[in-house]
Amino acid sequence: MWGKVVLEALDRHSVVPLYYQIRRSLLESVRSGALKSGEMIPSEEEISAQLGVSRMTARQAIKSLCDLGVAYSQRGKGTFVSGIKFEKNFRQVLSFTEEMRNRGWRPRTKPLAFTVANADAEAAEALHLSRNEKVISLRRVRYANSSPMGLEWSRIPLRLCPGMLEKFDPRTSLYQTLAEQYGIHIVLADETAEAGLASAAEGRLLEISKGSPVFLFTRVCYLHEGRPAEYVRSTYRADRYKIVNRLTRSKSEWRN
Amino acid sequence: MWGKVVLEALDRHSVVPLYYQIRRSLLESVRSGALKSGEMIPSEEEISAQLGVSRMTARQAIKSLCDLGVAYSQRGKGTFVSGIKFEKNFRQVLSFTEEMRNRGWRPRTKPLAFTVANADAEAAEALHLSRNEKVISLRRVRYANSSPMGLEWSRIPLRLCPGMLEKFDPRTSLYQTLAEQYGIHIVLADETAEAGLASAAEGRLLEISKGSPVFLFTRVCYLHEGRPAEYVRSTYRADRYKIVNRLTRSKSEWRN
DNA sequence: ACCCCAAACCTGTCTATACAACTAGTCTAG
DNA sequence: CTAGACTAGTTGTATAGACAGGTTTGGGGT
Repeated sequence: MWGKVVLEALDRHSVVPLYYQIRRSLLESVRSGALKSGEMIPSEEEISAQLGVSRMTARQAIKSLCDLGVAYSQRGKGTFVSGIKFEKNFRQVLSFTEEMRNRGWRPRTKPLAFTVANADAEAAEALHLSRNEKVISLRRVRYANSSPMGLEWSRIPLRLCPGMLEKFDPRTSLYQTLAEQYGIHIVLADETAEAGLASAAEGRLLEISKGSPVFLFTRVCYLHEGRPAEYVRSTYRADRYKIVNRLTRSKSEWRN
Repeated sequence: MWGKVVLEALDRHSVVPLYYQIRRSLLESVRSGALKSGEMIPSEEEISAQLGVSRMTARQAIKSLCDLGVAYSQRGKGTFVSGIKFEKNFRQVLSFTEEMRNRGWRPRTKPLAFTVANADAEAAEALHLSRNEKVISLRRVRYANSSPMGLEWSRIPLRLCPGMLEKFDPRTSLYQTLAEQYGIHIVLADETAEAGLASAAEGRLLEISKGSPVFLFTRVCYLHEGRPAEYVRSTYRADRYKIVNRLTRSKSEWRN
């Protein structure tokens, strides 16, 4: 009766929106292999008829698949499963803890210093603070499965998280504490990466020889309104770390 | 009569969709400073009344602004201009030529080798080719304002661009030729960056000493259906190059 | 002075419908 | 056999209206 794909029945009483249920069902079809790369997704009309929803609702589900990069639409032809596999969500701000867990490694942290201090020049500029404004300063060594990966130096305006010094255990996840204790949710970050050589002090902490290649990251994290919330400078072992990026070549410019 | 922002009148006979005209008008207000960071964009209802379009059309315009990252919506409150400045489109696949021109530098290229060859193991895997399939192999040194920036080694399946060896001048832009001569448009790339040290041979070509820090990039470029079209391995001077990234922390996971 | 509730306002979701524009294939007239 | 017209299928754009669910504000009662 229907085309190749049979969609899951909808739960009309659920709090989960219909378009989201449809999206989930389609994603499951892609994941399971029922819908393969390059194959056509059920058309808006077919989804609409099969599930008894309006075409606009079906359309919304399909649109969200395209936004994810899982599919692409061609006018007059249909919507097709993109050939690109998403092993993980690219270009996500992940805390070290989250990143290691995603890869199945056991994250560990050794705090070097955890204090309230005046903002240094770099941090003050990145966070739009005056020089005498207080920040939480946190220096840590990060380990994966007991071997050192990198050094991190975070600075967070004290104004955003009063009492942090007492409430936070510097061996645990910073982002989780910010979210749970202060309702601070980081949604965006600008990061620059440079390649450099380990200094003697860095080498000692990272258990590599001086002059070994390292990544130098500088990251500014923002809240949803664009307010800067964290400035991080970090040094990572190049033999244990690499940067993975997905780049798009968009036709949609946003000015003129 | 209306709120703070007066929108441009619509041209109902234009081929440009209404929602796109509205989007353009709102973007112009942001660009000109009429709408500042954190300020509220006219509500769907107001746009709808002011321009005489349906609410869904106004909504579509606002949605597209949010997709661009220029604004964010909050249920029950409104839609607000994001505080984040987009100096440039982040995370775009740019050719070396385009990238240098964007920064106001003069790109120059010295070809080292430009041949048809059997796919090497790395390229064959990345491009999903058999080992005996022919590829265009192109090695170049890239300069900005006469000083060397990096080495690139591109491989492209010959099947995609027959006659490339005769048609392409290896001192010019590869992507431009692919687009103009063959209608090949790269829309996506996966890139990994590692940090390493320059070998003696690399040092000679890049005019740095052996052991200097360098970036090692590996890039696979894809066409819109997900077919891989180019495999590039490149080495860039770390003192002249850094990676800039914008990361998001999305709440929309795409499996379960 | 304080608290609670209603009203106003906003975005999120959903329906039903219409027409435009594009694709791919079929049929027909020459 | 070919060029062109036609058709069925698909996405793109647009309208009008409805209700749900969240935020903010201000008024009224205690």
